[in-house]
Amino acid sequence: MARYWLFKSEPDVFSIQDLQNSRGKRTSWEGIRNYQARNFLRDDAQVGDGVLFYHSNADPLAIVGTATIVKAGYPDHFAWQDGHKYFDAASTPDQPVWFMVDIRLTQIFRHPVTRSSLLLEPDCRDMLLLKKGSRLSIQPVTESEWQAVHRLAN
DNA sequence: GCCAACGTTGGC
DNA sequence: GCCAACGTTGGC
Repeated sequence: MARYWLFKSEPDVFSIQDLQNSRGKRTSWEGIRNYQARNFLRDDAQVGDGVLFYHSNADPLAIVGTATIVKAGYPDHFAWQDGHKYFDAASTPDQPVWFMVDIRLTQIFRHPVTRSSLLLEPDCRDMLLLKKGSRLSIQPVTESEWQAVHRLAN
């Protein structure tokens, strides 16, 4: 049973266009350094799960497309590369603290689903994304939210 | 650029 | 275990 997720990314750092330009339209999703998000990646994300790709700190703020999990949670090896921006001495190959997944682009929406349109969509009113102060960068999404976003994108 | 909300750290 | 201080996120 596939699940659905929402991944946030600042387009100045990594945009959905960057994903499209990646080899195989595929990338690893490293650098998640929040325990709740880590748990989702480590324990719950499975190959085949759908991902809503959200541009945060952007103009416009929007879900700009979708991706698919193509590799389930595995240790974030960037955490044990000394000097790397994602280095964390607490994480080791024997006892990894942080995890990542791989995703592949599914589609770039012709009509991005803006935050303001999500705020008007009844089926999306419970989305964590829309809660004030919500900073979780990996969020579970319900099937009805997933479908509502696709309706809005068409 | 501002600042509220949040998660983490560390002194006690 | 508490909580103030701090750094970061992210909408506005």
